[in-house]
Amino acid sequence: MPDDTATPDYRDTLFLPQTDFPMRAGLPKKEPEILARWREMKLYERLREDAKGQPTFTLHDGPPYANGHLHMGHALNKVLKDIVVRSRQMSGFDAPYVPGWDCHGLPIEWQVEKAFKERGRTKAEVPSSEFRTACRDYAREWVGIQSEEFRRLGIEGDWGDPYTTMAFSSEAAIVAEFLRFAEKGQVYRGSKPVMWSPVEQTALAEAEIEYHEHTSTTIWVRFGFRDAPEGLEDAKVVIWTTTPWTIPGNRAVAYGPTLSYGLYEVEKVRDDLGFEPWTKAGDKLLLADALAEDVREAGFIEQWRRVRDVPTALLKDATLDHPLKGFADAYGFAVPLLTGDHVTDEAGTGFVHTAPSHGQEDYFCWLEHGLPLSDVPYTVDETGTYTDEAPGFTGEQVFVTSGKKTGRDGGANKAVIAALMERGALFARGRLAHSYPHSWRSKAPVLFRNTPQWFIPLGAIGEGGLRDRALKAVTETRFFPASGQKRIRAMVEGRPDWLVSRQRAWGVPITLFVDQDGKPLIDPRVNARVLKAIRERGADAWFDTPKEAFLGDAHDASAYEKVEDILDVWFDSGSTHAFVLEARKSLSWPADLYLEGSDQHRGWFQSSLLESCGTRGRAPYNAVLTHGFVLDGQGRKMSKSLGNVILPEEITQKYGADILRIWAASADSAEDMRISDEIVGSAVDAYRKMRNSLRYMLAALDGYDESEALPHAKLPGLERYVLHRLDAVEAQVREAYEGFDFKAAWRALSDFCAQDLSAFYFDVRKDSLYCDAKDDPVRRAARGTMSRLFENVIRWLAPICPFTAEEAFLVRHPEEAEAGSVHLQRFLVPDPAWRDDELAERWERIRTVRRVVNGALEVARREKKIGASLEAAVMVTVEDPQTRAALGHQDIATLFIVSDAALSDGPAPAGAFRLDEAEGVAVSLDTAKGEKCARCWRVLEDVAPPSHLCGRCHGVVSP
RNA sequence: GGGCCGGUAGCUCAGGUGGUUAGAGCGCACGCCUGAUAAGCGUGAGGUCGGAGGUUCAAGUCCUCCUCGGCCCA
Repeated sequence: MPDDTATPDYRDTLFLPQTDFPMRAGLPKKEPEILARWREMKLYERLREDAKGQPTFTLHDGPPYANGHLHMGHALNKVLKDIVVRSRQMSGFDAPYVPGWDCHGLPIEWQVEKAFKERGRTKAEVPSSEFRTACRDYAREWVGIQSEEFRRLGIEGDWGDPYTTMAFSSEAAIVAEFLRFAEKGQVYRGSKPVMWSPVEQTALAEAEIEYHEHTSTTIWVRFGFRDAPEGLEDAKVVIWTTTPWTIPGNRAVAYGPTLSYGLYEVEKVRDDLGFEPWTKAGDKLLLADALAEDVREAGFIEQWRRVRDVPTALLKDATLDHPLKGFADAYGFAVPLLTGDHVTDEAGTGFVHTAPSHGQEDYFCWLEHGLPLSDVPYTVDETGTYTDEAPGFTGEQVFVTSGKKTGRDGGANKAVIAALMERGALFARGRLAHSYPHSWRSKAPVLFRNTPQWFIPLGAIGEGGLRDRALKAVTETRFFPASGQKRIRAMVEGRPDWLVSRQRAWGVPITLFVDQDGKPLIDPRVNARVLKAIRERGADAWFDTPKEAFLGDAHDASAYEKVEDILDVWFDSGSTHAFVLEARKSLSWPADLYLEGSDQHRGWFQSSLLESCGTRGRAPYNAVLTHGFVLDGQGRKMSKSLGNVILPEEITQKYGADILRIWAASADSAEDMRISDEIVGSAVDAYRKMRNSLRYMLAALDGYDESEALPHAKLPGLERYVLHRLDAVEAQVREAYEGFDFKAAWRALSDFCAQDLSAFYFDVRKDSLYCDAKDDPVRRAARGTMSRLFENVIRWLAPICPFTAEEAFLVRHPEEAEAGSVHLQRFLVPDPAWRDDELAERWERIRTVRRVVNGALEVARREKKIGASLEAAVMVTVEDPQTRAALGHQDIATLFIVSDAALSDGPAPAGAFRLDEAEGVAVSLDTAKGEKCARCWRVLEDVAPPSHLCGRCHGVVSP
């Protein structure tokens, strides 16, 4: 039934926003499509071409280890790198990115060994070349997997040609680097007790050690005097040790020069035990007084008496007999008593059994007393089995190294204890559960073992050596955050010589020939042959080639031994600058930036620093940026046992890589970063807000052509203000990207979109965009401004959200669909005319007044006077003439999104709404007079039937 | 135990050289709109600035100690 009074529907006469850019992103599905397109269009190559001739910015990728799936730490690191690279590229640099992998080393070797074992072959049964090939295959497989996982995160780089430390060219380059040290005489063979894992048969770095509870057999041993001080001829020195197997290696006993010692005579031992204690009445024992009571209990002594003080001065120059003296017709040497500051009276007996082959402190104590290194025996071999330098025990093992009992005590302790009993030297025995070093891979206990090892000397401070050069290089490097400099300096100052040898199979060989004195042969011709072979056949060439072939005619092969050790993997990665930065034309040396987690102060930053300072005299980087670790929502470390692990894959699958990247960009990456469902949720919310802002701009720009835009001078104040804001935010974003402060960039960007645009500009200009005539100057001004806004915002967003930025860019620019990309764009330089501080100051006043109006509207709503703000008419009283003038030139009803607004200089009507923050501003409110325009919904007095249109809308609908 | 770093609203962060009632965004609550709609707008509630001392007229901001957490080492 027709009805004259019915309001016509004018929806079709409006210019409603329209876009193909969906509100819901569907990133998990969309991102792989975008990735496929980038791959197909060879985006990385295009980026290189596009930036040809630009100044370069080289971020050198620290190689992750080619083993296992990515965790959040990997993701964070690579995302940050990607944001750096993309933002530098868009700032006008040629910023290549060559990803790399660290491929050698124990963890891979261990995995491969395990795989062989599962197929029933022990490592000893596998030829070493076959074993190394298996390691190579294993690493290659993980490089492939990790590569795909990184790419899924949107990391742009030269994925078709990454670097690996195991490429033949890399292995050759690493050898060449090492030989540079050797040729300068900067490599020496030392002998040192190192942490040694008998199970893996290798020396371990501190990083490869973890501490677990271990129950050790402890013994107290009596040493008789050989050269006794006056009056102590029949006394026994008692030591305590948790490692009985080190007794054959005993060469000294240390005492604390400042401790108080006494001589104790046993009067009565316990007879209620069912066995006889080893000590007997009449025994005279020398002990630290503070520990005497503990020793008495351990020896089951019921009663004794303290005979006398024993001043430590008395012990000087005294010698003891070895407790195994005469066993296997050996151990006849003198055992000196030595002073040692490491001796305390907190545990033990106050006398420390000193086996320089088996402990750092023992070793240094020995050397500090000027005793010869040649007297330090090699009592156990690489499997922890006694050699013939432990007479009477040869063949006994310290720990079981294979089978189910791996890590348990072998026969060594038992045999030594039996021998001590036989010699009458055992005083007591016990068991002790304590924290003991274990191998991080095999979880088996390790031991200290004296071994020949290769070192790069650091030199003392002030000596002009490698340490000094490295310290100087540190001062010449910029650190982000600045505290990194202090941190690495302290480490370089305090670190020992660089131990570069490993007794393993999977790595770059130490390509040295040593003569009988352990001196390496330095002959450039030999080295050239070695390098050629490795370049052609990889590291295998060193092991497979008979030494004669390398040594040539100039040297007698029988006089040299080929070193079979390999290099510490830190030397590999410390050399990447040489075989990546120097070797690739697209990259520059030194790097502009190294960017890694803060643990790399002791890792890659330092190995690269030492390597480069040793060979090139300076750091391989100009700047170092570090980030923190990824923790759970409560700031705890992620671990399987806590069940708080979040994987990058979970986030990309559920939400998308752009969400993960917002997380990485929006938190303070200089510090540790938390992640949890809630935190990821915030990133999702932030993303939605950003996406909707983009969507609104795209929708508002439906069918837009640049010819619509008005020149800046003709723009309304609002547009000029928004462009001023755009200029200000541009400065913030640019500065933030320059200083690697991504959270500041993200914040500036997202605050701008949320506050200036969505909540203010878009809201205000909605009316004009929808309702004004298509070519109305205000509408044209708004669309032109929208275009500026979009083009800037989309570029700022691109480094952080490469997928979404690309998606939106292509919706806006269908002409680029074939071969274009937002990532081939540069950041735009704002028109200098945009900046207008005076105008901005006026608009800040206007926005303050707008807040008061909003407050008044809210009051009216609560009173049910109005619903929509267009139902209101406001009277704004402003005392301050400047503010009033600012408002006077504007269409304030539009700005406040009300139907009518009047301005007055006061006084304000009673009951007008005020805000503390806006002094002298009062707003009183009434319902707007007139009828609601059926088209623009403003309530105006010129609206009338039958059209129910206001004058403006009437003009638009029927011109 | 040592070196370095950090602890500001539920979350993520701002808070040059110490100076009025500590800010933002998001989330939350409530309301409006229904022509950005699994969107948009508005209003509001949330903080003893890890804790305790101290310096100062005045401290989130400087000093000391403690505590919790992280990285690296011992």
